[in-house]
Amino acid sequence: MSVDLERTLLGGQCFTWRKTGNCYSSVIDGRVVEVRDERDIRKEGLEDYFDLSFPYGEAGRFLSSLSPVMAQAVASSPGLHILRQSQWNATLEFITSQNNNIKRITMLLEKLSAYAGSHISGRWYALPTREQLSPVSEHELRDLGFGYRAPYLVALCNEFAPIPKDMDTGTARSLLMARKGIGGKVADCILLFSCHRMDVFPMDTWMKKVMAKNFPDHGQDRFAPYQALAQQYLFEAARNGVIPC
DNA sequence: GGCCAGGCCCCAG
DNA sequence: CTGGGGCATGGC
Repeated sequence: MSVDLERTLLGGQCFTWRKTGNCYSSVIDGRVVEVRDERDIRKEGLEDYFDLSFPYGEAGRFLSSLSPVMAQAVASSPGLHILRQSQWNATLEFITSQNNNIKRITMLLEKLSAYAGSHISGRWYALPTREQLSPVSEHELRDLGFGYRAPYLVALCNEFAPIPKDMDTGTARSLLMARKGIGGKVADCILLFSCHRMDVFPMDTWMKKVMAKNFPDHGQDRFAPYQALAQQYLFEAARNGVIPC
């Protein structure tokens, strides 16, 4: 099964991709990349970023066997992958995401990139690095439209420390949540989209409704060891009206 | 014009 | 530990 670029890149995992015709573009590691299909992924050297080696087929079959609703969700997004972003970028993105919608998250990060990030080419700017964001004040961030998230980003510049690869998920989650503006949901998104932790279950407003409606008697543990993947399939299916919520 | 958005902080019980 | 109000802003 080939990668579903639309759902993987524009479904709320990452907020820096843009679509022009059938071409998806973003800035990754300081350069503009353009992707139309899996051949482009390989040509750009993005096999790891797009997580091409993970056994999505096998995991999907396992999840589908657990319940009809889950089977429906999996079947509706067969090419959905989990991106492997940098921890810094994911943290920046998901602090911005709180109580916010995908369109506005995208717009805010674009403004921040143009304001403090490196200019790459044309209209393309990279998200600011920690060093580039550090001198930006809370006031400037509020002017850009970040609202009450502004002080969280200021604090992040002082507190950021990458999660070690071998740290267990529970410890890592607590570490993340010790930072200002990072609660359980944002921590889970960071752990999933930059550390590829399959044992998290980001619970946003959509997922609360999905679980109450479809799995009132079950917790996320039912989906182990692929809780995070289950969550992604359900999230996509709910937003696309494939399953009730 | 009110509700909602990939929520979190803080405080009261 | 749990519940609920407040918080910035713009899309719909």
